[in-house]
Amino acid sequence: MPKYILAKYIPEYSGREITLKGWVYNIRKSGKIWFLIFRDGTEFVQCVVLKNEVSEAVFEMKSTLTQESSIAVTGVVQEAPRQETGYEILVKNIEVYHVAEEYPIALKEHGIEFLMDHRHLWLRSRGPYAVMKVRAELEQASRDFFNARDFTLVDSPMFTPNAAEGSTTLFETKYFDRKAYLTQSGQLYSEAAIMALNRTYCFGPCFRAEKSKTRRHLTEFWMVEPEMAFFDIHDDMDLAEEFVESLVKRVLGNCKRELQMLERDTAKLEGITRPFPRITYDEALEILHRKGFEVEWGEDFGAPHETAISEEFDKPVMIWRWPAATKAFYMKRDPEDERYVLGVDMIAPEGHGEIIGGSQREEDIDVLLRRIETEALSREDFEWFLDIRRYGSVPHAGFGLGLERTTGWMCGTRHIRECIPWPRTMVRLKP
RNA sequence: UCCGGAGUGGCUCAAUGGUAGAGCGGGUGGCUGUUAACCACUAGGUUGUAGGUUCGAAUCCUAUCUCCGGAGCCA
Repeated sequence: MPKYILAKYIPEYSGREITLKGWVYNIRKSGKIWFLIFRDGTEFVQCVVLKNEVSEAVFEMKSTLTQESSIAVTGVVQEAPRQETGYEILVKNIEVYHVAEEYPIALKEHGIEFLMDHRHLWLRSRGPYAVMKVRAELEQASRDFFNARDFTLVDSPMFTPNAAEGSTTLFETKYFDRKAYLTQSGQLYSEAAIMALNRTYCFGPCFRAEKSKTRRHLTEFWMVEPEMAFFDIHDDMDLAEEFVESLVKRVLGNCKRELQMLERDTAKLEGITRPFPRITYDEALEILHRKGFEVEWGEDFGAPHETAISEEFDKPVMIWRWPAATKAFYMKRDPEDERYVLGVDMIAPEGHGEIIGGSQREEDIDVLLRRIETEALSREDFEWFLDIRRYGSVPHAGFGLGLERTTGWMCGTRHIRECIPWPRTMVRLKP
């Protein structure tokens, strides 16, 4: 018998005496019986304290233990069908590490500002706990997916010398006697890396200094970005679809308990199987016009448009073949019609927005040079990027998946600030 | 940056021009199967800030700060 066990394993010790180490989540007192809801970061377990089963000192802890006090509980694991886990602990002894001061977060409703100010404590609550577990599962599932398909992890730098896409606002920082910017994407570096390693992915934080105040935006977020040599836009979409399907499967398989805690309707996730609908921008525009939106050809879609399109499907929908003006300079033009680029966005169901943006990349140096010129980007900054097209250029493609948006979709979270441990937004830099 | 909304005990809210209340949390007591347990008692607020109108302002006006929701941009 180990010195102590993690709470998630108590079913394996049914009928035996074990010790748990963790924190008091809640206490419900009665006269000669009291209930201690225990948590240790692996599960929440009810512990029952009966007057005639423990010493008087332990029984009297009902009036000295406070919410979030740290303890070691020794007791017998017994079946309890009314518990979510099916088990509870009949307490024999409690040892106290620390009696917590009055805890700010009650087991009642709080406002989001208060909770985010106390994020360092809020993480202990059931909801954030479950979301963090799902997020971690998605990260691991992503790595497993690409590692199993001959991708090499090649992480990209956070400091960059220039504005990669020119359009979005970057955080500027001092870099000794120069300026540097925080990366908004690892893609350009991945394009170089695949010429060395064929298929790569990077997985790290990205930074956008845009003054976005919506439930879908953070200034610091995580993105997993695969990049593949010899892939065209269709191969790219095939992979994106297989990837997202695998993520849903992993979360459904490994995060049942977390989804239960979050009261997520898993039926909506169970239907997420290949193939996903693929429509072109023009087809999406028809849907919008049919639904009464006034969008001109060539305009990008806003959040209400995305939601309206996603409502037509019960799976993620891929919208591809976009008007060139709406997309970044590096996307490949459609050879059949120069007005379009071979880019794709994947929109998650239930209003969770765009979770993937990808494209086939422009491999022709002359076309790329023209676009750099048209968009008034600095050619000097992109010389290394152009080298990729000078030495054995090949068709290639890739995409980026936003981790927080995907986590939000899996968990049914309204706002993605709950899907990252320490959210950074326009108005929040603490804790 | 623009549009809309809100700031009242530790927290969540009520009080719409006339003596600032409730629930939760805290404290005290009660209860042997509770499920954000329950019951009783109790402490706790110069109503975001600065001006103004009024006999009288949480309430009306002006300014300002902060946050929330949405837009643009995007993952």
